[in-house]
Amino acid sequence: MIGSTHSKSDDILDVAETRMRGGGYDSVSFRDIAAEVGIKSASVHYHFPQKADLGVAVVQRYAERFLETLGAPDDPGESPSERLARICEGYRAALFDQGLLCLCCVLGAESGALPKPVSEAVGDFFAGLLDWTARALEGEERAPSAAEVISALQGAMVLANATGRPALFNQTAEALRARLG
Amino acid sequence: MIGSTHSKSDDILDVAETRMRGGGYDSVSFRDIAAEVGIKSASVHYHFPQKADLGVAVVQRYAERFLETLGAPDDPGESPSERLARICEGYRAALFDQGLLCLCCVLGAESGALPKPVSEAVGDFFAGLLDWTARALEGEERAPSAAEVISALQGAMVLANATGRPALFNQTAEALRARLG
DNA sequence: GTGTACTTACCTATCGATAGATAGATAGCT
DNA sequence: AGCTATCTATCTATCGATAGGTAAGTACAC
Repeated sequence: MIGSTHSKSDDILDVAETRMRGGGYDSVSFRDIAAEVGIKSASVHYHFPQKADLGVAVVQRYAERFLETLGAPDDPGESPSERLARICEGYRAALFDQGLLCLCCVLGAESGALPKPVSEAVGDFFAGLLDWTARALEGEERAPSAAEVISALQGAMVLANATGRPALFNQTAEALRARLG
Repeated sequence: MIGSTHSKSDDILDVAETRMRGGGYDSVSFRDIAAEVGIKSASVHYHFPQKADLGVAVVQRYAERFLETLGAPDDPGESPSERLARICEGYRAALFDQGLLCLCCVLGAESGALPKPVSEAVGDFFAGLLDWTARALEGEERAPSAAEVISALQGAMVLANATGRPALFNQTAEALRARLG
């Protein structure tokens, strides 16, 4: 299948990402991934020799896709408020529709136990996201800082997840948007 | 040693809490705890038969101590601003002095992979903390909601931890305090 | 066009390490 | 004697990882 968008390698990353977002790095095993994909664990090692390789690949793909869906932070056809709305909506949809947190929020919380290459990739994600957010809100007077925005959203996901009350995410997200006017 | 504040059981909880806050539930093992305390893993099982028992005990002790240090949310001798400052300072001190996140933030992020009694204890912690915060800010006009406050602080810890920039926590904490005037 | 060399993508089988957990013995205290 | 706290020793299950093999596809010389 030339040009196929569907490879076993992608399947592995899909399953690994979903599982990591649901329970963290250690809750993912080669065997479980293999069983769900329909191959053997040795075949997962073929694509990703070490678990850290898999972890880095999952984080990097997540980061790329995420920033891609956010679009350009300086698109003149869009207001800071609209850009903030889009980042909120991205997180909200995942949380409500699939019950999944931000991958890097989950991994960031257990950062101390991760292989260094993985935790570095997580750090890079946040650096990129902070940068995007700062640009997206540039020029706004009463706007919260990028760190405030990202902190609020990440924390709201944890809170909603831990209490089983997804509405708590909305509460924080809408307060954020209200502050931008 | 009657009345001693120092028992092996406490030692076990101390070590388990520190490790869980550094790397999550799965990063803690009976063997590692035992080695650090100076006993055998079977002895840890004597005090906490199952790992979930240990997890619940760690979370409950953490929750009790935490709410204790926060004090009464309706102490008339204190302003909402002062109460907010104290909750910020509690988290800041742990993060800066020991590099440790809030236990329930770490566990809340991987909530989906925890034994149910443990994730329920984590949920109870946040319910109690939300309640304390709502009471602490009661009557304030321009004050952020309890969910906003807790979200911001939890998220700021994750962000600071993942990026290795503890200053990012302060940035969010001080913005929070500024909003209370 | 076909033999040879190489690559890709899996497989079976197994390794050593470590996880949580348990049974039964021991030592000291009341 | 009985209780508490710890030990030694061991179990089963699972982990990440590796070795070695197989079948199918690709590339190229002749």
